[in-house]
Amino acid sequence: MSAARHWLMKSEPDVFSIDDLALKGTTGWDGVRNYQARNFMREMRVGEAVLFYHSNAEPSGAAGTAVVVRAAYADPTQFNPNNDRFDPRATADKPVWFQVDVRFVSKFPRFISLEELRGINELSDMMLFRRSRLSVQPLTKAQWTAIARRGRRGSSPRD
DNA sequence: GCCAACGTTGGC
DNA sequence: GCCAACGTTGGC
Repeated sequence: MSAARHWLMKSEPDVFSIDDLALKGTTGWDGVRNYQARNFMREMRVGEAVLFYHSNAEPSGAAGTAVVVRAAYADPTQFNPNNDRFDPRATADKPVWFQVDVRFVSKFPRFISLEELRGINELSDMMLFRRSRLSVQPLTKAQWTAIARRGRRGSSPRD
């Protein structure tokens, strides 16, 4: 069995924010229609940690944390012709798109903007900066720790 | 299999 | 709202 991984998942706060997740508790991460993001979701295991990132926002940045509570299963929106994420190629036997369920864990007392994330040494290799359009991506444990520490406590590099 | 056209994401 | 980046589609 492999070690737990850490993940970053983007959501547009105008559509679904960390506050929405806090209210809802658990949500299905449906609607992903990018193969690389899908493949990362299929690698997720229950209990793995998620950094909830606000994209397309003012400002964009890290807003809180969540946890995977259900591993990948077929995204039902792909089967619904009335849904704008409908995919005519998908069948119940052979779904094309998958989702996981995540549960709210925390909202950061201090939001960490993308600008600030860019300035953090431990994050220099973060995929977010190179693959800006990928909405689901892995974080290293060191990256996770560097972000979560600041979100919880402030901007000091000391603990 | 190449690649131009097109559509979407997301920072600004 | 603009537009660069980049993933997808489809003609050939």
